[in-house]
Parts: sequence; structure tokens; C-alpha cells
Amino acid sequence: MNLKQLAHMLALSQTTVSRALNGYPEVNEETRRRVMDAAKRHGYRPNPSARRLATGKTGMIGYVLPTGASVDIDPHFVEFLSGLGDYARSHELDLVLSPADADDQETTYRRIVANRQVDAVYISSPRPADRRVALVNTLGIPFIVHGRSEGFDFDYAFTDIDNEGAFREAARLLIQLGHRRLALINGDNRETFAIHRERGVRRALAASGLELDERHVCSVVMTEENGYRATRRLLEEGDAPTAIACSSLIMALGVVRAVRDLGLSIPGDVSLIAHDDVFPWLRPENFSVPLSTTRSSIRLAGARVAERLAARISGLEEGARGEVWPVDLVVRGSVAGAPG
Amino acid sequence: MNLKQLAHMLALSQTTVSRALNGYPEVNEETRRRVMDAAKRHGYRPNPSARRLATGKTGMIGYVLPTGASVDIDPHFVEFLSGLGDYARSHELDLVLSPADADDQETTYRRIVANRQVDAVYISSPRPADRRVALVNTLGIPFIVHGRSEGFDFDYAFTDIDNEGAFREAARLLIQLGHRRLALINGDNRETFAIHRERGVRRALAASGLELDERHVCSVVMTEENGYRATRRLLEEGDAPTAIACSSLIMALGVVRAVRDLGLSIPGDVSLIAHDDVFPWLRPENFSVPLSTTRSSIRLAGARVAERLAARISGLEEGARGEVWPVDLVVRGSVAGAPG
DNA sequence: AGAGTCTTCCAAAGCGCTTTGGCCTTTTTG
DNA sequence: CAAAAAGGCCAAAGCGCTTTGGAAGACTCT
Repeated sequence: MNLKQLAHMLALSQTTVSRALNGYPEVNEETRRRVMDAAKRHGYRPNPSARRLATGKTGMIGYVLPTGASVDIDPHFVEFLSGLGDYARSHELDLVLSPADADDQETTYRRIVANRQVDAVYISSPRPADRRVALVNTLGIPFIVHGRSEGFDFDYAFTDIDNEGAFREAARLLIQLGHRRLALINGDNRETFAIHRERGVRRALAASGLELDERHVCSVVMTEENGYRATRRLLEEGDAPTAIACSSLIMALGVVRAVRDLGLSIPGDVSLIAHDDVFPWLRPENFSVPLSTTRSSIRLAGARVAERLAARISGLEEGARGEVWPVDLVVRGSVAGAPG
Repeated sequence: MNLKQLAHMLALSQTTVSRALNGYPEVNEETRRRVMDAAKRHGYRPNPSARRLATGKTGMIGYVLPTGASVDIDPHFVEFLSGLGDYARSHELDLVLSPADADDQETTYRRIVANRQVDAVYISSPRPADRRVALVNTLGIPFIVHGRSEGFDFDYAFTDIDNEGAFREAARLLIQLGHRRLALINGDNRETFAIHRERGVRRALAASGLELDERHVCSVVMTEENGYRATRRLLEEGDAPTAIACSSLIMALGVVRAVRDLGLSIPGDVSLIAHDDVFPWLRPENFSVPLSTTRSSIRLAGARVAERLAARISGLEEGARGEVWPVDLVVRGSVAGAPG
């Protein structure tokens, strides 16, 4: 059942039927009702391909997915996606993932924009002066950044959490507990979130006249193994830290294992605070010693990003508003006063 | 730059240009070269929306994503996606995720098929007599099932691993080591993979004249916490098992924690084998006691599914061939002879 | 009553591609 | 050497929708 047939059986023109269905004003309410009614009764659904060709609107939001044999998709992605998908569903939006060579995403961005394959895109895990952000900005497609980039001569729309504040507060707590030598096991420090977290720790230390020892900060891919290795290294060197801030729960697993392997204990010898993105399958309160965390639901962020994308597509949201969500500091058993 | 313009500047008809570009035979090779050349030089890319409308082909593969406030996307998904995406990229395929109410996916399947939104779909985590499989089969869109469904009066194409064989071998090893009371901490037993795994364990036991105590098999959502709870329950009851087979590494984390909390040890008091889908961020060899596993890369499965979908789309693959991949049994420190 | 305004609808022109059916030339064939 | 076949190209008809530019009739206003 297509427009032509529907129009024919209503003895109306395609124009009128189309307008009736799409809520244009220049059609009699009585007529509109008739049309709507018939459309529903016959289960008429406009062909999206045709609509796309005519309007350029796709009803889809895009994400360029970096891929490659040695590229691992961040496990956080799936939680973000849960939120994004949940919102998208309620607005009849689909998400198209365009896989791209991790080293050449630009081509893919250009393609999906030039081809009008999606109405809007989002960008995640941005870095300072992220080229994707600059590119997408000049290409002129609506977009939202999940996280933050920096150092542009233009503003853009983003949804981020207060990484700096979170880690500042976490560090402040540790300092208040008497810790003087803190360590930070961070994610890839080319990404903004990691930079902000490090800055948070440094600021808190500076506020007490302390510093973050360069040997006490590591930037690694966030795996259990890397958490373990980093911790071993930190604790086996001289001047070992008495407290660790860690950028992910998964790495924290490795931290806990390393501390145990060394015959030390949490929080007796080492205090630990990790960032928790809130996974349903791994909860900080269930660690052998309940883990203190800076907590922010990445799932809610996904829903929010979807909401803003939808708003931008329909023109309800404009401008370059960035929003920064506060992060909870949840204290559990893994922190205690500094030893000695 | 569109077809019309390109044709005009070549002083050819759109027909000829189109045919030259799409490799049709009825065009002079010399002409074809000219056309190809000009197309490349001017960066001509056919408009996919227009092509879709004309041909019905979209260059996209689809996945219906169950969503909802209380629906968690399986963390395995992201690894599967890594493989799928990597292959899809090399074939210029995009993946469209259509979020659907977890309780009504049928509507979404019907929509994406009726609207010709994708060229093929894949289905994951199937159950016996899975309605999605039946539906997609009657709708007549090319598809691949990742995993297996059962009990249809038709055949279909799937890529699955030998879950039964894997768990049979795992159980057999444990039995050979003298274990008599095995337990199985399984995933959702409404899904085929879980059923097959349970069957594998039962078969191995039966082969030695043993049985799987009903109290020793649990079916839960695969989270760390559920692994912990299940283990506590198993080990605190009378007739506690001396060996556990576990359906995921994440649950295994909980198993290990529970065993330790109870003052027991692996493999001294309890042997443990878990299934490993091969995550980059959590590796069995890095468990406090290196974990024996049944191993199969879900990422490779993703790539394979993409490959088969691509083949079906282009007509290279037909029929209802199912393929079952063998699973490695990797023995590490977490298994030992039965105590006592 | 004639001129202007709405209101309500329509015919037709896109959107950019593929594909059908046919028309010229050339080449092959009996 | 005429007839048939093949090769190479084109005009035009879709694909199914939106949107432009009217047009006809009803209504208001002076």
C-alpha cells in the first residue's frame, strides 16, 4: 500500500493525503480525519527510502565505530548503548554504526554526511582538539559530543561528567585521611576524560601543598591486567603510594589482585577509589572489600545524548550548550586512614 | 556531482554511465574506462538514497536491539561487534541497530523488512523455537543466527559454537580427576547455549554413571554477583560440589570471590572451569588462580557472521547451512584432583 | 457587485538512481 | 550479398514520496 493507492481510494490527490498525514495546516480537519483513518485501517506506512530521497531526513543517528584487528571496542560502549537505545526506541530512531578504519575515520564521516545517511551523529571518547569534532562541526551535521574536547575556536554541544571534580573530591578525601603519596591509574591520557581526572587529583594535592609524583601516575588501556601491572609497579618501587585512584572498575579488579598478591591489604596498606560507570554485571559493593567509587551512570548519559540528538534533529535544541554532570563520591570500605 | 551532471559532461546518457559504473556488459570497454576515470576524478559517489529507492538495496545489515529500562545489553555484544564491524568495514557495510521493546520485537522486525531498511539481519542469543527466527524466516529476508534455535520444521543458516561438546569435555576432565559432584553455574536456561551446556555436563556424567544433582545447577543472569551467590549457595549446602563449571568469566569472578570468602581454595577444595569468550579486558590466565576455560572467540564469530551475511546479500551463499565451531579446552591451575 | 482573502485541494515537478525497450551500427552467418 | 546477430548507446519510465505553484470556490469587505 503506497501513497498513490491510498490517495486513489480516498479520491484525493497524493498531495492532500501526504499533507494530511504530515500535519500540514492547509487541509480540512474533516478530510484529515478521513485520511488518517484510512491510513491506519490499511496499515499504510510511508516508504522511508522514498521519503529520504525527497526530504533528506533518515530517522537515523550515526556513530562512526573505529575498528581494526587490534582495535578493541570499549566495554563501556554497551552500557552507553543501552541508554541510547532505550531513548531512541521511544522516538522511532535507529542507530547506524559505520565501521571505520581506526586511523582514518574522516573518510567515513565525510561519507555519511555527504550521503545524508544519518540526521545527526555523536562522538565519544574525544581528545583535546579532537579532529572528529572539528570535522563534524565544519560538515554542518547536528552532533553531540559525549565527553569534552578542548582548544577550538568554536563552541559545540556536549554532555560530559565532571571528571575533574570527581577525582578532586576523591583525592581530597584520601588526603583528609592522612594519605600523602597518592597514585593515579588512569586510562589513555590522550583522552580528555583522563586529563581531567589527573588534573583533579593534582589540584586536590596542590590545595594541601602536595604533589603527584610522576612515577605515581600511569596511563594505560583499561584492562584488568593493566590494573594489575600498574599496581605491582607502584607498590614495589620505593616511596610506594598509600592510596590509589583508579579510572575504571575493570582495572580495579587488577589492583585488588595485585595488592593481595603482594601480601598487602585494602584498606590497611592501600586505600582505593575507582571510577564506576555503573555496570549491571560488576558492582563495586561486591568487591572483596567494598570499593569506594566516583559514580556516574554511563547509561543515563547514553539516554541523554539520544535525547539531545533527537531535539537537535527536530530543531528543538540549538546552539552550543555543553552540560557537565556532577559525579557522586560513594564511600565504602576500601578507604581508610593512611598507615603508619 | 550527480549522475546527470557526470553523464552530461561525458556527453553520454545516464544509462550508459550507470551501466559503465556498475559493471554491466553492454558497454564498450573504452567507454567504461573513460567513465570510471571521470567518476574518480570528480569524486562521484552515487547517492545511496536514490539507489535504495531504485534497487531496494541498502548496503546495511540490521540487528534488532532489545531495550528497556530493565534490559541490560550483554557485555559480550561489544566483542561480537568488534569482529562484525571489522569485517563490515572492509565490505562497506553499515550496521543498523533498531531498538525495540524487549517484549515486542516482532513489530520492529516487520518494520525493517517491510521498509526494506536493511539487506539482511542477524539474530543472537536464540532460544529453542525462537519466534524471531521463525518470523524472519517467513518474512524472507536473508539472515544468520548467531547461536542455534531448535524445533522448527525448516532449516536455517547459523553459526554456533559446540557448547555441548565444550562442557562435556570440561566435565569429563573433572570426572577424570576424580570429581563426582559437579555443579553448573549457567546463564539463562531459556537460551539454547545454556541448554546445550547443561546437556554437555549431563552427558559426561552419564557416561560415567553419574548424575547432575538438580540442586547443583543454576541458571542466572551472568553477573559477578550472581556467580557469587550461586557459589555460596552451592558450597554452603550439604553435599557440596567439588567442581564447578561456569558459563562466563564474569560470573567466575564471583565464584572465586565466594570460594575465598568461605575460606576455601581453588583448586584445593573446588575445581573451576569457566567459559571464556575472549575479552581483551579480562583474561582467565590472570585470575588469582589461572582459570581453566573452554575458549572460543566471540569476536571471530562476529566477523564470521558478517562474512556470511555479506555472502548472502550478494548471493554467494545460499541454503540453510549451519556451522558449529569446536571449542578449545584450556587447562590452567584452577583444576585439580578431587579433595579427600 | 466587484475586488480581495482565505480555505481547500490538485497537477506536476522534482529527489537521483536503475532498468526496460528500442534504435542505430557493425559484425557474423548461411 | 542479404539476413540475422551482436554491440553499443539512448530516451524515458519507473521507485514512492514531498513540495511548488496554482486554481476553484467560499467568504469578507467596501
